[in-house]
Amino acid sequence: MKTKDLILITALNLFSERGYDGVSMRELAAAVGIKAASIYNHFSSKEEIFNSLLAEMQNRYEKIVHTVSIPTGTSKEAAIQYVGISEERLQQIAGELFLYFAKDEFAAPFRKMITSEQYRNSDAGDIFSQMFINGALEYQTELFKNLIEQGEFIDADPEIIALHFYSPIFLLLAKYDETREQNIMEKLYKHVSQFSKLYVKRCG
Amino acid sequence: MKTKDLILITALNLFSERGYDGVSMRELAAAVGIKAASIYNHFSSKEEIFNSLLAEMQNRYEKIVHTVSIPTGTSKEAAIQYVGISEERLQQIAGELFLYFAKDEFAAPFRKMITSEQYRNSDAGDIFSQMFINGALEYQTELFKNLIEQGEFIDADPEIIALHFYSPIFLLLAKYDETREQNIMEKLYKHVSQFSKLYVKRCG
DNA sequence: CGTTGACAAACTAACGACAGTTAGCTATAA
DNA sequence: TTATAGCTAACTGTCGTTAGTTTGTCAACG
Repeated sequence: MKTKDLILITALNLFSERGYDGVSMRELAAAVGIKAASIYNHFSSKEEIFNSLLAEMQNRYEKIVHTVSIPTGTSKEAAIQYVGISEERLQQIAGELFLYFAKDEFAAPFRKMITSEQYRNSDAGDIFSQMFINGALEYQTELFKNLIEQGEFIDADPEIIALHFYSPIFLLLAKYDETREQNIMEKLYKHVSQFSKLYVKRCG
Repeated sequence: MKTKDLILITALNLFSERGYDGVSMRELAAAVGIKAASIYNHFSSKEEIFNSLLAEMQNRYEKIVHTVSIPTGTSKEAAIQYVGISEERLQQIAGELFLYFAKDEFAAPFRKMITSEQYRNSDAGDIFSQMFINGALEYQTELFKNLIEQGEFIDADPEIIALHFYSPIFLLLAKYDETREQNIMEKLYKHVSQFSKLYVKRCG
């Protein structure tokens, strides 16, 4: 792996555990296997490493959004693919979203890092909000709005449905960081199953 | 206000905005209106200030738990007071919990601080989990279990009901940090209202 | 084929700034 | 008078960063 990428991934993992201010350039360099001064052959400052991590995550996130069912900003036509929504499809959406941010080698530590830095750095705060709060909710609100119009879902406030679908995923991610427990996927599954029971219209 | 308490509340607010490592003793002292060395007349180290904040929050939290309906660890007899649960009662529980951690002068910045420090400091991680994840869920699981047994709630997995009741509150707190929007209480209200429609048994 | 030049990326050494903390002095008030 | 709680000054260590140097790689050239 190129040194520059190695610096980035190492910094991400260190920042996610100890915070941006809790990691010195010397520690980062040692973890990479070089001296601190050598980092400056690849990045102009510590802050630039952090900013590169934000940019890298946004790149990866957009790519993921375009290939799977991870939520992004508003997107009307994306909802069309959910005609004839099934509990299995909802399970898939929730499962992919959860696993990506729980176990992906970049996304998982990034989520920890951005959670820790959200109040300190305003760029981090914006990304945290866009990626884990407002962006996710807005996308899913649009999705459920369409599903209601199509008669797939019971008639209720789509914003609240999105909140009821997404917020357990959000909380289970925080829970996963701490316990690493195995049966957390089972909890996720049960959540979606119950959500489906409550909101998806019985057909026939 | 005593200097010692002033140091604590000032440190809490600074830590919540910039993180523990992002605040120097000189900055803290300046915000209090004294010199850095004078802080050591009240605390033996920077770390001790942080630990005092953890202890202070735990004290306040226990007091709150004993007087209002904020969740704590398991508590069977507490559920008895919810016989004949109404939507208004659920609104009250959710509202009190939310407002305490969103606006209380100590609890609100503490929640930010502990969110930022949860991965860096294992004590902080434990308290975050106990106060905002597992503790809250365990208490409410017990509560809803009783409500099901008493026939107030539809028959469903009480862990999932607790997740469905609490996780939107958890997410809305994170959202509130960023937007400070006024209509967030309305969203909380709508969530509980919809939750109530879905889970509380229709009587008669 | 072997030498050279150029560039990337590592290194050592060091800079000034600032970190947490301590020692010792001073002033207020019980 | 004695304790409390402020102060100045300074210590040691680490911070992010820079300057200047060495090493390795590889293409171009005699």
